[in-house]
Amino acid sequence: MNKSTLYKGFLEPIIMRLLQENGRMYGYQITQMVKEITKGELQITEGALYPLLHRLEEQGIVETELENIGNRVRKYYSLTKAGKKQTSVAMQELTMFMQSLQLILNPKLA
Amino acid sequence: MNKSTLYKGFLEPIIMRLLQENGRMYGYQITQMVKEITKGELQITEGALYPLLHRLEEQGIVETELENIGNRVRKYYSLTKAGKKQTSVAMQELTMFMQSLQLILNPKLA
DNA sequence: CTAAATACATAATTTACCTATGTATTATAA
DNA sequence: TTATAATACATAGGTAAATTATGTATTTAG
Repeated sequence: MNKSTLYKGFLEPIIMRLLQENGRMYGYQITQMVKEITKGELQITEGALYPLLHRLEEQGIVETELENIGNRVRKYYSLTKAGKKQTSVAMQELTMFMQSLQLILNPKLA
Repeated sequence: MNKSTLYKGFLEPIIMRLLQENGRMYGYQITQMVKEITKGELQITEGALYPLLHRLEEQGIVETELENIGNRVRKYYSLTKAGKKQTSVAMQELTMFMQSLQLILNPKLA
């Protein structure tokens, strides 16, 4: 396992969390922010990111706005109302999972 | 995501960690211990467990001993010397990943 | 003026699971 | 006592979520 490889299943909650914190973001910005926050430890590949964002839009979890930046079109994503609820749930589930994992990895503590 | 569903990629390090802690274990015992430790939060399916154990054996990470329990044959798994080294590395990587994830999920703290 | 960074996107493949199914033994409850 | 649940192994088929590779186009920096 490469150190910059994401364990699977986390990309979705990570994106939802970032949108929850930052209001609205575009795809490339998400990849850069993750890289920055984790000091390069985690990298999001575009091949994973864009299809996921499209799927979240289809599911009504995020909505998009197009913005013109010079000659370029930038696509901003933000959580819908339903998306915000689902993000809360996803964060709780993730926290539970992390706690369960800690119980196994560090039986001494916890 | 079902609450008892494992995020992908964790089954292998979980098994390695349990073997590291408990010396030797058999498959069914692993499923029960995970369920017990996490109070039912995490469940390991046999369809995931057994093929993985076989793969780890092929890769020389674990070795097996058969033991007769009544009329039944039980298969015990334990880490090889190489497996112990790889477990240490895997635990470090996992810890790094968890820390990186915390930076994203809880930007306030950390 | 060319290479790197920005910004989007998709197709093909791989990986790591889950579900379902199967066999067989042992223990428990109706 | 007998059926059901628990113990204990195993594999085949299907799916979801990534990776890798590739593509297009604009903008910035050396």
